[in-house]
Amino acid sequence: MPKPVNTSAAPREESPAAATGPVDKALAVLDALVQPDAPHRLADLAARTGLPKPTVHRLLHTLAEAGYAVPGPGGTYQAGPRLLGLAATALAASSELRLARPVLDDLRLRTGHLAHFSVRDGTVAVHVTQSDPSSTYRVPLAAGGEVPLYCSAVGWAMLSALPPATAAELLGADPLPARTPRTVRDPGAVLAAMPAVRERGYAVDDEYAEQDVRAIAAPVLGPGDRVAGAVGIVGLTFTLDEESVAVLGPMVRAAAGAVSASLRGGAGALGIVRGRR
Amino acid sequence: MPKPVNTSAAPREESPAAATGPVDKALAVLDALVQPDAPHRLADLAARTGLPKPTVHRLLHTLAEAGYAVPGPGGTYQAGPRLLGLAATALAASSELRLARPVLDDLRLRTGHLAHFSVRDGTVAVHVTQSDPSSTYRVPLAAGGEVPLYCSAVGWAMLSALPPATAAELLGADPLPARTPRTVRDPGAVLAAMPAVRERGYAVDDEYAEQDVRAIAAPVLGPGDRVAGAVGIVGLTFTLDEESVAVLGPMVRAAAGAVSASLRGGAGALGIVRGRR
DNA sequence: ATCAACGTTCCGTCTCCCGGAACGAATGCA
DNA sequence: TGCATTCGTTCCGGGAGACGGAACGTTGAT
Repeated sequence: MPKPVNTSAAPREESPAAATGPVDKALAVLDALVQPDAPHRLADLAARTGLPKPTVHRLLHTLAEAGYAVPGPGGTYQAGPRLLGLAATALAASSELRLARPVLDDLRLRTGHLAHFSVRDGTVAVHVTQSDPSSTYRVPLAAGGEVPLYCSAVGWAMLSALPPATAAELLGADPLPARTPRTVRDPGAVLAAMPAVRERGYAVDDEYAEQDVRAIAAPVLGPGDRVAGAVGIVGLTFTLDEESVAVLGPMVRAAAGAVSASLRGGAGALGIVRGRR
Repeated sequence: MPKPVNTSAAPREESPAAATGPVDKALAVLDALVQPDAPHRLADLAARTGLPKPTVHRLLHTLAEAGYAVPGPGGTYQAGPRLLGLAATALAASSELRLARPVLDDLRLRTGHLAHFSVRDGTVAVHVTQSDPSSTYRVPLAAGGEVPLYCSAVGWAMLSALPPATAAELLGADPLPARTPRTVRDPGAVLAAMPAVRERGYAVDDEYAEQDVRAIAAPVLGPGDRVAGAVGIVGLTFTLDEESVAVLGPMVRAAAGAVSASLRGGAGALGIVRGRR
């Protein structure tokens, strides 16, 4: 039996920074609403967000009135049509994603591995879109999932493209939690590996985050060398083996370079556009 | 003095129901943030949402602190990583979408036309996901886009599956705006067409919404005959011509039926699940 | 029959949301 | 180069409405 490792991310405990204003609380509820185990019950949403039950109830009412939540039978709630529309618009409108999509498909076809694009959110990488291979082996990576920067290929790729001071700040000074025996736990060691990553142009995650999973990633740079995200491929170690890394690495680097070039050339996100509108 | 009409061409007055609470306003800002013309300037967001400038500024600050917005150079803003993550999670978690995706791909391959899935949001249909053909002809349908129910195939499909009283309420009593010379403007006429749609199992939009565009759609029903959305194909009239409708219609109907069946059988969205997490 | 847990409503307190006015900076025009 | 807009941003006093503990009716399990 192939173990269905679907650990998209940690159970995602409620935000360490407690939501203070009504907007933050509403965002927390929205975040809980889109979790995969719909439909959601009020008590579960309250527990997940860490908010009092009446507060969640009132927020859900507001969200439902606006079409962002939909009440189901038995007092349950799930994502509403406006939320789905918002999501679809957001993913369709992002220039990074629009440009990355065809590149990911091409990369997936040429490598045979799952290709994905991730962006940085604080100290974690969020997987925003991906191109799934029709493989029989399930790779533990889901859209919307999160992985810490310090133990992922996309994380290392983005860290390598950031100013060293910023990277050091994101890594912190304390030893990092071990996810597998191979996890690099010393922030200094991660930083020390960055020059090599920069020189090669791609980063390799050798079972840092999960057993039997290897990944390769390269940074995507927008206008002004802003780090827009990272392109990567993920595979099980016996499929994505050590010898193939030397072949696949440059392909990933080239894919990320293609997205970067489109980002700069095509639609400059920088405020240099002079023309009207 | 030459009147400097440099404001956006379409005045496009905003929310019919003015945003009252802070949550509604924040949602309006989010909605404006994901529009395709990023990066957005504060004044544009204020104009689009109809909110005062300082209010938008404060909300953007809150959203930025939470990672849902990102300030760019020159005081611009765009969708932040949390928002992209939320969007990716929402689309990946929705059972309708997860089930519809492969069906849409299959439908697209077999018909050669753009296949899409839409849900109802009040009196409009929102296109949530789609499977694009590699056609040279651009069909005017974008993810996140909206079309009124009364003049679209997906709209008619969903109306046909709703209780007639509900459908009548959604259509209203007044004559509907004409989008093309062929638009059916009489709510009564639309209602009168529903029985035929129900019998055939699919609806046809014959240039009701846009010149030279034809569409076919069928309703998707969830547990308890709840209208979950509609599956449809869209094409230019000279590609998706009248003769092919009789052939393509049943294919669309079958595709929608497949999604409906999966929705009921696979993951019951009904609150019958008893098991503890 | 008993009990626990859930969704929902109520309401007094007081937080913090609100947006007009004002200011410095950047840009377009003459 | 100088002027006129328009932008993003900050300030602040008034008051709208968010807040959540307590309570209630109901449901499902024991």
